[in-house]
Amino acid sequence: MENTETKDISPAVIRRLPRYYRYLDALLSDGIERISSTELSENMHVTASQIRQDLNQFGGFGQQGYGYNVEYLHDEIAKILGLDKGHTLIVVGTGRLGQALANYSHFSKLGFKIVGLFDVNEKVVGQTVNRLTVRHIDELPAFIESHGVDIAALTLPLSEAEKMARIVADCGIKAIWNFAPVDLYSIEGVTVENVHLSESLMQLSYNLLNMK
Amino acid sequence: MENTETKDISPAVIRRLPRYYRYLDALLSDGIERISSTELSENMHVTASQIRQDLNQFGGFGQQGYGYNVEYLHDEIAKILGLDKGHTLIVVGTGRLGQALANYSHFSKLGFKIVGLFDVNEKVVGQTVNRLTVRHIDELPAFIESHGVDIAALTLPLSEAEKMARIVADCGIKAIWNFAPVDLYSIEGVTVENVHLSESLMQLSYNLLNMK
DNA sequence: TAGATTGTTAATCGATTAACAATC
DNA sequence: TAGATTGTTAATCGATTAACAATC
Repeated sequence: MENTETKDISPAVIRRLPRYYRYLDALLSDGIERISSTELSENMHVTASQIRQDLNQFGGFGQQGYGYNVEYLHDEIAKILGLDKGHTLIVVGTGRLGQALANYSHFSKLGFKIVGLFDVNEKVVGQTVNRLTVRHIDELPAFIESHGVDIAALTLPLSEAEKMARIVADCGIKAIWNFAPVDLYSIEGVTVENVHLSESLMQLSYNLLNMK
Repeated sequence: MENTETKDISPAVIRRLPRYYRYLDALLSDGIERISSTELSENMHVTASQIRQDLNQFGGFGQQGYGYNVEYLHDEIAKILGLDKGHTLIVVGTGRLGQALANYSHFSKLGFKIVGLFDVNEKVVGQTVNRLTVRHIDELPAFIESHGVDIAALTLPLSEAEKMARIVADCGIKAIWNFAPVDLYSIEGVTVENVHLSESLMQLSYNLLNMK
């Protein structure tokens, strides 16, 4: 019923939206009211043409002769990305990476709220991280039902990720943020976003080897 | 003087190499000796044509009528990515994310060795994480010189990342793995790879909102 | 009104896929 | 040899850039 304007947007454009949002957020913090595509392009190291082309996929956010109002554009992109929904998040796997996420204040500024931490390890269950008590994974179904959780971050070893993905999916989670080095296909009705740290590091290794 | 064959490779191909490597690594662990582009394409959810096209940018790794030898292809991609170099790594910022990296055993399997941890916080300096003692940032120049460090992972708050990037660059680091939500341009002669966790989360939020 | 800058079309460029000849 | 599957060219598709008319 909403986002009717958001159809047939190319994946390449969508991938760039979060980055636009980050730059606009910084401009807003600096108290900058308006910006032209040319100025923004110099900041972001992309072409002004691409910026105008990208933003126009979602409607005319700018004004000829003026440019873009930073706050307006910022808020519109937030809506497109769904940041205004105030998504709730649980972290499954409370190792150091899970704890890092639980402590990362940046996410709440983007409208994400971490509401629960889970683990299978009895030693970890009951501990407190950033004012949240780590719960046992068995409590997950009841918790998700009572709290209406949107997203599950899986910070688990490779060997457990696939199984746990299926469990949270069965509990009704619709989005998985996966940190294990595996691609989680074949989970019906769930959208998965992967953070493959080792692939990023390999990329860096390649670039290091092939520097000018 | 080396990698003379690796010229004019498209960025799109290079971005996919680490993923090929991950799948081949899994096949190798499963004791699979040979694989065809068609089988691999079914595993990876890409087209067989793309796999053949991609791999051929680096030379003919396969054999008609047979397919690809998993171990050979695995090792060749490792070389292309520079994983055979045994890169050394330091972690700057020993918060929970930095500690998570220091404990992540996966990296050593890919030929990366974490040789040092650094922090500015006197409370953290002197602590031990995964058998490494956290050093003060002032020791960085001497450490890099004596150990010949290749990569610096920056797990720092936004406010400190830019300054620290410049410091490690001045110490002779040639590659930065950046975890702060900022793009580090303008550091001459250094290659930067960003892990923008919040952009990944925003992407997930978009996908959640626009699911079929 | 004149100047600036967007919105948008058209042109270019790059990346993916299809097809098949080469060859193991 | 026959069958399988690569390597590689050509065709298609998608994404980026250039250009400029529309308009604030």
